[in-house]
Amino acid sequence: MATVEGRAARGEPGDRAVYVISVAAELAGMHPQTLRMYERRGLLSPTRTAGNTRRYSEADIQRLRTIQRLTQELGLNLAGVQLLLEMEEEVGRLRRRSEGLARELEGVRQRLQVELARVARE
Amino acid sequence: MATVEGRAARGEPGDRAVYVISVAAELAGMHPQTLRMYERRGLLSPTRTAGNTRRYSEADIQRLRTIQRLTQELGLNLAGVQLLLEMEEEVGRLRRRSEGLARELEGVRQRLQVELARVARE
DNA sequence: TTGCTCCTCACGTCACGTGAGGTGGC
DNA sequence: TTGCTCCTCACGTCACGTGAGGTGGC
Repeated sequence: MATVEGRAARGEPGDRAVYVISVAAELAGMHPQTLRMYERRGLLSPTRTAGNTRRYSEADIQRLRTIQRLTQELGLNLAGVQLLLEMEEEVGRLRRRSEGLARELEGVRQRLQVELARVARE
Repeated sequence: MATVEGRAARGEPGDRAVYVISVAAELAGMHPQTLRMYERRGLLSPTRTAGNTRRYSEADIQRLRTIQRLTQELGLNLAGVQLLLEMEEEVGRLRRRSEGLARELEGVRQRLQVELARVARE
């Protein structure tokens, strides 16, 4: 998937920050002041223009929707939201790391097999 | 470890419910009403005597201390505490299950090795 | 100029903890 | 009887969301 949404959902580069706060708030179904408060609490970090105006990316919008889900459906307060988001990011990091290690291990295993076959022939 | 505390920490049977609410509250450093509220919210379930009086076990006291840590140090609300406790229990279940499967797999592997060695000799 | 942005301050609402008050059984 | 338990109701405090008010740059 090469859409903007696809890249945004995975937090990939190419997800440019394009929305001003009023548009971002509307997309997320929130009050602009709420977005400013979440930033002050460290829940998300939109970029700023040279003129100090916030710019929100698709990934930021996704994150806002996640926060909304966690507070409204699960009843978490912002401390709980922050903790859960950190845990999700940690799980993602560990998953990527273990996938990388698994690929590496497979490569080593295959090279070893080739070597063993060669030794057996001699 | 065969102490009451050891069994309690692992939630093992043999961890009898012995404390009335006033003693449990004192041990946990909480108000008795707080313990009643936590039970109403489903955060812990002390047993009841035939006369409908609550009895708290060492595991209950440990759980109360955990709740205190999560609310005071992390700033979680009770929804967050509940979620985190459920996640911890789920992780524990998965860990025990995967350990059991690993032992089973090792047994199968060893039997297979014995069989292969026998076939090779024939 | 208009409509946005920035910020701070303040208020309403709700969750949470704790106390009062009245009850009943060891 | 005394000191506990049970329960419900109510209050104080704090977190969170939202609005007002004044400012400044496209």
